[in-house]
Amino acid sequence: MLELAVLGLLKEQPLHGYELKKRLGDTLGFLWGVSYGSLYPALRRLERAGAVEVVEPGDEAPAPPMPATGSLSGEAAAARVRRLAKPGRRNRKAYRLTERGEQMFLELLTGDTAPGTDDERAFALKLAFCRYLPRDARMALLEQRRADLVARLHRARGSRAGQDRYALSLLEHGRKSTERDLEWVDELIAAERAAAAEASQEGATA
Amino acid sequence: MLELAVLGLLKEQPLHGYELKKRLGDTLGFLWGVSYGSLYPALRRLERAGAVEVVEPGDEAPAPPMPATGSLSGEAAAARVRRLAKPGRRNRKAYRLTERGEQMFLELLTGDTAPGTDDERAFALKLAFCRYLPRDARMALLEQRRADLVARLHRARGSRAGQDRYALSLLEHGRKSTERDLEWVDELIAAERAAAAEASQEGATA
DNA sequence: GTCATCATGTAAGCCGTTACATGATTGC
DNA sequence: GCAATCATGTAACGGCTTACATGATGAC
Repeated sequence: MLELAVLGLLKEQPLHGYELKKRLGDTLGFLWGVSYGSLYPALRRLERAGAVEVVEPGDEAPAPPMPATGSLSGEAAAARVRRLAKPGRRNRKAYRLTERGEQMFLELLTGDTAPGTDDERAFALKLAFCRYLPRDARMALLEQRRADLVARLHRARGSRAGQDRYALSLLEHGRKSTERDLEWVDELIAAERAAAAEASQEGATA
Repeated sequence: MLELAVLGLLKEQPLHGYELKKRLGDTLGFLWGVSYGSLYPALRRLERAGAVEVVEPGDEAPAPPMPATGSLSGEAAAARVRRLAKPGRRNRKAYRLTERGEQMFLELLTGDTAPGTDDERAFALKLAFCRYLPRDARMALLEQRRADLVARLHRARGSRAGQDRYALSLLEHGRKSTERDLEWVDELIAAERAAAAEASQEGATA
């Protein structure tokens, strides 16, 4: 999961470890706080795997394949690049996603969540990056989540957890939460379908 | 956390590992699925720590200090004891909570959640067992949870996570969830206060 | 020159997992 | 006797944490 998060952040722009950690606790903070003790080893793993590569200072601007898509609101991006490119910080190692990393990112985003991982977080993380997915993969992600929630709801119906006030309240609240999650996912699915319909409409018209 | 769950279940009645695992995935399943690979070692740790002890088959009925409080609905309890006491299963080792274990249970229930543990689950687990807590400790638990949720809400306000549809929706849903958790905790707190008031009323009347 | 911050990393450990190994009991 | 289930455990590993070690830069 850490690797997915890292690759996702690097997809937007090259970053070095320290900055990466800040974002992980900042932008993605509601999902995650990572420590250096896991971040740096993860970066090295990714580097060994050929998913990321160190980018020399000053080497980062001319982004090889992409012709400056002007994605992130120009103002902030400019400031960031200035900051990132600032010379002197000799020891910094900024990492950039490679072709192989791109591929790995998509696999992690699409593939099954590793066992033992928290479903909630895994889904949240995937959703946070699912804009990079083709429409059908995105739909699959949402449908899978829907199925998981339905299954959980089923299980919740069959479980009687002690009969004391607190346990009952807990169970009830959990059930309601799951139902609301389900409604939310259904909204996302509906929006997705609507967008798909619109897109195909346009395609037909053009 | 596993230890808390185990001690909590053993507080109700002696159980052996296999049965314990079933309950952990059954009664408490909405929180937790444990594997033998962590359950048995945990039991041994608890045994070494003097928190639990093996109870000989047939030894479990005459529960030393408690004079049969008739707590859990008699019918089911009777069936359970019959099943548990059934002879022949030579290798089974049922564990019973010791005095020391009782103490440890309360410490785990009252003390801070170990760092690195999922807050949600930790709270849910504690709530599931908080009937064993004195009223003020229970209130402290709820208030602590409330403070955590408020803090999280604060953090959520300050975080701008990319501006794409999915990330925004995720953030918004998370915020709403937290708000509802907060409402729920507030209800629990209100109920607790009401119960406390009622109790002190009775005390004054008597 | 020194202190806060930026920045990278290692070591030990915790807590859990899956996969495997083993054996008793029960029902047929 | 054989299979299903009950029951206990071990081994190897994974991923993340805290605590520690190190050093450069910039502000004052």
